[in-house]
Amino acid sequence: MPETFPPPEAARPTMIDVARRAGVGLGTVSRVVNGGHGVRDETAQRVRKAIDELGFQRNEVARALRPGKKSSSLALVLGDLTNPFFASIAKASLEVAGQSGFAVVLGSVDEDPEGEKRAIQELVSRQVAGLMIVPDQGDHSFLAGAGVPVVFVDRPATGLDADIVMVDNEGGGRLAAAHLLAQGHRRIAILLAPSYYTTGRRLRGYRRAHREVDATVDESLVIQLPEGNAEAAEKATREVMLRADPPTAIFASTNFLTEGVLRALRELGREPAVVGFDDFRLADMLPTPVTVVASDIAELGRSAARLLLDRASGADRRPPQRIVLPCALIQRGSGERTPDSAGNRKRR
Amino acid sequence: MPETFPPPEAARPTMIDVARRAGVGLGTVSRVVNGGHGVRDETAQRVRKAIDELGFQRNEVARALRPGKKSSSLALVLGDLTNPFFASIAKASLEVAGQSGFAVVLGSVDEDPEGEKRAIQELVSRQVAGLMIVPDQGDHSFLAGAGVPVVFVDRPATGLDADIVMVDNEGGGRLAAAHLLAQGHRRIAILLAPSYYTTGRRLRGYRRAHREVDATVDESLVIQLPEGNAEAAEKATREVMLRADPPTAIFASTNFLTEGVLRALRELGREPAVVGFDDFRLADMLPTPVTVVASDIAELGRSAARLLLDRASGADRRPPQRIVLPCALIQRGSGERTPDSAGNRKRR
DNA sequence: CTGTTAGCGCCTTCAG
DNA sequence: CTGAAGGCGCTAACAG
Repeated sequence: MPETFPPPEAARPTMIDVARRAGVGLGTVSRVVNGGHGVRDETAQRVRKAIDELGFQRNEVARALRPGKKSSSLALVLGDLTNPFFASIAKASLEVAGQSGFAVVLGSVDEDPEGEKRAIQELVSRQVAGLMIVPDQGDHSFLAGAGVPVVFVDRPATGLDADIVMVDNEGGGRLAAAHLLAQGHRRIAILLAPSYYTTGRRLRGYRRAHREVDATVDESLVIQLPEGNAEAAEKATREVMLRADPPTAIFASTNFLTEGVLRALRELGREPAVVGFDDFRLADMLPTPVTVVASDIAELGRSAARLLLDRASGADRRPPQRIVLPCALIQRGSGERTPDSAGNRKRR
Repeated sequence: MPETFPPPEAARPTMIDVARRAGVGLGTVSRVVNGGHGVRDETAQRVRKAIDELGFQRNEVARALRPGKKSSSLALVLGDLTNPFFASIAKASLEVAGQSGFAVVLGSVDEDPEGEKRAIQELVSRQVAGLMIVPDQGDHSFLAGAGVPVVFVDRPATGLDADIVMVDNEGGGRLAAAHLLAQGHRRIAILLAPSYYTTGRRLRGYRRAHREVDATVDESLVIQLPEGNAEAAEKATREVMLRADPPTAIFASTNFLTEGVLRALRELGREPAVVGFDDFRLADMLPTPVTVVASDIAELGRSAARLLLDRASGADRRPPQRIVLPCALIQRGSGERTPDSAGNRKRR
């Protein structure tokens, strides 16, 4: 067993080493490494041989030092990777970036509001070629002079007119509510995570659906949660279902909220109709499979990455784009319950 | 609306700009930026003022160019971020790295075996300070001379003696099987994802548990899946349950496999006991809550990041470490079914 | 076609 | 305590 670990840093060979070994100039090596145009075949051969023998790998950092020549990495700033929604975005954008030889740097974003700004600036200081940001609330105008293309994902940011890729929140909200209204529901609770942009649009869709069938919204059923997690939704659901006049249906405007709603309902032994926003794994395996309004989250990530890549390369010089992905209703059962079936079947 | 977008790259100010503006030398600015030791207070003040006014941010790329002075980013190489298991690792390591001012670069790893090597080398060429790798099968000896510390996560790699953080797979496998054996089960099927290291250890634990109670393993119940996804598990479950002598219990050695098993069982209307490896969201919300052997996945990621950070800084020079996290059984119902209750209750 | 040279932005001596 | 100078590995512009 070695006395010390790890072994002394094996100095990585540089282009100069390669040049010396191949008996050529530095520039020639550079040319070979970058496609090898304008180099005689025989020479290129020799250089490649030296590269192999030395195990040379181009130093991307030095390469990116040159101004304008941005590094070949994109940054992705998002909240909780543990949320499948964010994980899908990350995976999809990673794939697209990887295909173009770009790496993706993840900024660690805790919950604090300042954290995001700090993370973004750290990333910018790493000279990333572009930023994909799932913005938290807060102003993002500080990015205006950063000299780096930015694409917002899932929700726009204030203070900066940049590309944005998102889903049709209002349409989705309308879809969910309209579906419930069509089953005859007139008391539909909607649970909203706090102050997310998306939340407002989904609510707007919910209201529109009501208007479209001349139903009035009971404002006491529009529930603004203090937090966007399952626990908050669970608590709120318990409260609203125990009111004298409980809703006959619940629209949970977020995947985590849906989970909380289901927990509360199981505990209470109640079965109002439920529609969630965003699909989730095992939704179809629950005792009553869950009806959701879903969109192609992966496509969200892919579009964002593609757009950013085009911006970074300068291929795309159009004014800020706004890509909106459609939502679709997936009927599984929980959303098809009628008002009268929503009774109080206690389980135990 | 602007004619062209984005606006011409606002050139980011450099230290030289700051120096000029503050009327000091380059070195002084550098000193202020890096802690400001050995600079008169008044001068430092002036420099800081210039930094603010110009919105200067240190260029991390240039900083990392200096040899030895590794970049302040770690690389994380893993498979499918969509798998909550990997997502947890990513999130946790991200947090730890972030606390030390390190960013995390994700290498895009498709399924192909060569892809991982390519991704790793890309990352190395970006001069990351260290690598966290959840290795696929395949040899990793090419990393030996990379001159970068490596920590493997969840499973060791062949061809390289490096730090490894993993869970007690054998113990977990034993725990699961022992639990089922204790309920009186003697025909326990085990579903294994193909050729993962972890898989072999879990099987070993399963066998050990059998030995410990003098039970024999019916080798026809040791099922090697062609792929590690839910579909493969679903198919295999269907087949094994339709045999003349089906198992009375199933041990699914992976979270995705568990899902497939449950799908098949629901479809068949059968209810053998089921124990899964790795906990998963909503496991407690399924018709029969799912018993699992679980470990602290986030801690896996945290430990890996901490260890790597210490290696990168040179603070830790011990020989390669092997950190093993314990597994615990979480009883929820599916694993507590007895052999006789495992009948064929058809649902429809 | 190929070798040489001048920086990129920063850190680190080394003088002053 | 502060300014000036050299060099990290690479690319690009310029000679040969």
